[in-house]
Amino acid sequence: MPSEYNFKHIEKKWQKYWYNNNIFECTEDPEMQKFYALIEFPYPSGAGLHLGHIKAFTSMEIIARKKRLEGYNVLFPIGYDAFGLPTENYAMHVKKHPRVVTDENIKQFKEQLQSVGYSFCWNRTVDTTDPHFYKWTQWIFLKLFEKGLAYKSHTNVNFCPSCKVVLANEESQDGICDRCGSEIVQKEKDVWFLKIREYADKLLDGLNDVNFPERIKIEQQNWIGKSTGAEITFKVKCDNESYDIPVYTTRPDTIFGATFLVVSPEHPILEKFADKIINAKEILSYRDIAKNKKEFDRVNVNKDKTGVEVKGLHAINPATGKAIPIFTADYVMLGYGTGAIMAVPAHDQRDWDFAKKYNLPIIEVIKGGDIEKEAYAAKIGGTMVNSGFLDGLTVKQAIEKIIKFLEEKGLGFAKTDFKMKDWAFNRQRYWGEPIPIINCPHCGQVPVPYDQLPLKLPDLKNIAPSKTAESPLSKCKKWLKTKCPICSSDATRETDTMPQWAGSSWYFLRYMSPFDENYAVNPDAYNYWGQVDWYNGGMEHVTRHLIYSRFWNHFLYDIGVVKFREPYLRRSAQGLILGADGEKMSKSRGNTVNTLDVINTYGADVLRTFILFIGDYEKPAPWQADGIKGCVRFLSKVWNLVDILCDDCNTSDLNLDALIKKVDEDYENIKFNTAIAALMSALNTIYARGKISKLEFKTILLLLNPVAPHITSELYLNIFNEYIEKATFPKFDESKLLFNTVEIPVQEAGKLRGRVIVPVDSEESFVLNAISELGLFKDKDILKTVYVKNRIINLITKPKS
RNA sequence: GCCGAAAUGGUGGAAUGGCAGACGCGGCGGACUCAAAAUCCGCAGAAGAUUAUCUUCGUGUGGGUUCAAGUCCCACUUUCGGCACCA
Repeated sequence: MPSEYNFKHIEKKWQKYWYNNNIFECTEDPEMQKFYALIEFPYPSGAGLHLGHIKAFTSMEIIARKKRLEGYNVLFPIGYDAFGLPTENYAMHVKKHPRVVTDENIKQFKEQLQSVGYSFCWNRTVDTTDPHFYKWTQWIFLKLFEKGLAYKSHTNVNFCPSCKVVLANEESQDGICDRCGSEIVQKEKDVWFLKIREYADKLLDGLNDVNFPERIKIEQQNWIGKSTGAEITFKVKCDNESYDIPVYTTRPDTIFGATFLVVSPEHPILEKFADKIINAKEILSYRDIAKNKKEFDRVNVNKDKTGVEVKGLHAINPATGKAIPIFTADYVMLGYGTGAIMAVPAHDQRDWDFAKKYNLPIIEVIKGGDIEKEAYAAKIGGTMVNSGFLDGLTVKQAIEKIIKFLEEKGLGFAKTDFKMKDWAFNRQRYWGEPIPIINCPHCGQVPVPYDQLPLKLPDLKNIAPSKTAESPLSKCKKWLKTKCPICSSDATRETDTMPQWAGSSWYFLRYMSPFDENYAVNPDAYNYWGQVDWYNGGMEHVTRHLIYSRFWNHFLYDIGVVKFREPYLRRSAQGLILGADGEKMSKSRGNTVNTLDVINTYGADVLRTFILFIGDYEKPAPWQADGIKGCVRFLSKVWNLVDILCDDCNTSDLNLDALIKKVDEDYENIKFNTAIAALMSALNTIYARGKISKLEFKTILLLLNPVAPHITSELYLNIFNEYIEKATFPKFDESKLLFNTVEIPVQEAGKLRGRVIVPVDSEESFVLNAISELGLFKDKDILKTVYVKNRIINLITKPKS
């Protein structure tokens, strides 16, 4: 009689064995096939592990353990993405240094992760705040700078006028300061950008080469937002001066309907002709109002269009040669296209609204709509009218012809544009990687020499954000003041730090050679591990981390650091774990579940099993605490299988090959819930018959091992006298997947009427014979039969005449 | 507004176009127990009938394709996620 399953004792025992003996550490071994399984490394906040981490990590944990049993050399690393706001704010709150807080949090994370029994390669752990790590983050930045992909430019930062502090976007949701609730204003500042737009096409193309879920590809495509159109020059004549306003449009065919221009309130033409514009004062005050509008209002689609005519200036429509008025309006954004549009009110609803409000002409140039009622946004397909030499053409033909026309006149050209903006690569905060640039009064922006990396963060006592919109680093004069590496003049360091997303943009490469002092990633190690085979993470990172890290990898490919353009071969994304009420877990809702409580009450194996069993891995699922009992019962049934183990019993009611196939394929297809269900079913069969063979036991332990490694390791060692990690994941025999007989449902016009049991692969006549023996359809004539071998038979009948 | 995902018993969820509700939870009945917990056995979508059985209905709504539709097509409704005056 075995003892009751004491998970506390057994789980601790195995964790000790795994971690003290480095069971999961791996080294490059050319004899073995590699497999690189990656999870998004956690941000080590003081709150510790939550269920979201567990769900995210457990999937790759299953894959990693399974691949090891299948004989792969598995890299399944862990690290910490530790720079960032929460740590910094918490550190200030408790009056400790962020370094200290980070170290404490990492220690806690490690303990908690190990209490779940994860098979990470612990001795490759990376920490983005470690100078040995961020040395290479800075190195990559300098490479980007060298290639002209990092530049400093004017932009707005979120500034809280009450706290007098620059806020990160996540601290200023909806234009409200997180800390004091005041309205954020935009403050102009020179900050760093990375030219991710230059990689937009490559990032789009690369999606063809990777196995990502379609929803992720589509989201990235939408984020990049490629559009094709034309840039067209509208000449502005004012006295004797001539000035070009380029506009971007996706519909150059509608140019004959362009009855006015609209420029954004920040457009340079307004400054340039300030003295020529009759109502310059009105224009400037409109600009100031627009500038101070909360982003939220400016972006609100439903609000009334406002704008001001720029009096004294006119633009020439290059197709018609006619002068048209110029307006400024805040529905035109400086940051997209050229910051100016040609307004075609007949065929664009926003322009139509604006034209109606300001009583501007609306000229129909594509037939088909009723432009008195609303704009007719004809897709490719209409016929051109009122369009001079374009009349009668299709939209497609018109686009070609007008672009040719404009090119010949030097007034336009075909152009693609992207919604994605360049990556604002800066924060005015302490706890981040210092940007390794020196500002020299003579030489300008000079990179810190490579041999002086890492440029370490100075040890500041006061890390509070500055009230002057400068980084706290600017207060550290000793650090700030330096010599120019080129001309040795007195110079100052760049004081902005890198954003949250810097370290995570390349950490997966560092895992391959975490301690290499000479390379970001050691070439030999890279040649072995190459691409990440499978990367699991959250949907919330699709348009941030996932796109940033693809960008950096593309760049590192272009400069020869890595051999593959795309970093990740396969990506999956877990669905959220929701509270029992079906809402997002949050402290304010009071529907959170403490991970450690679950482990203490039920054990890590139960937690792991339940979080996978709860529903489709990729869909959101509510945590229903009652449901966990099912997994407790399941594992205790596994434990008690020993009681009914028989040496040489012959069992035929459980098809082991089918079970192996089911579980194997379900794991690979991220259908963990049905894999576990299949194992539960197998146990039901076994307990109903009351005995289990050794082969069945062995198979079930191995199949279950990735999900519940503690209990299966213990049982395997006890019964088979061998460590389970030395065993091999079971394989199935394709030829043994079916039993000798099969039950065929008998339908009449699609409705179930009965069942017959026939030998596998029976012919139709045999099945029909079996049906007539049953006595079904005695009083009916069978008009037609549809028979699918081993599956179903459907009969079309009519009453006997 | 645009893009994406989803809607199945009391409940979480299963179902390569082929027996809807696998596997769980909860529920009900029984066994064990002085009793309870735990455990084990059994029942269980809804309605109806001539009730050992059988029939009809049933996967958000309305149509369609098919021998056969939760699954495919068309049109909607609702919920969730993302983007959003993107020219």
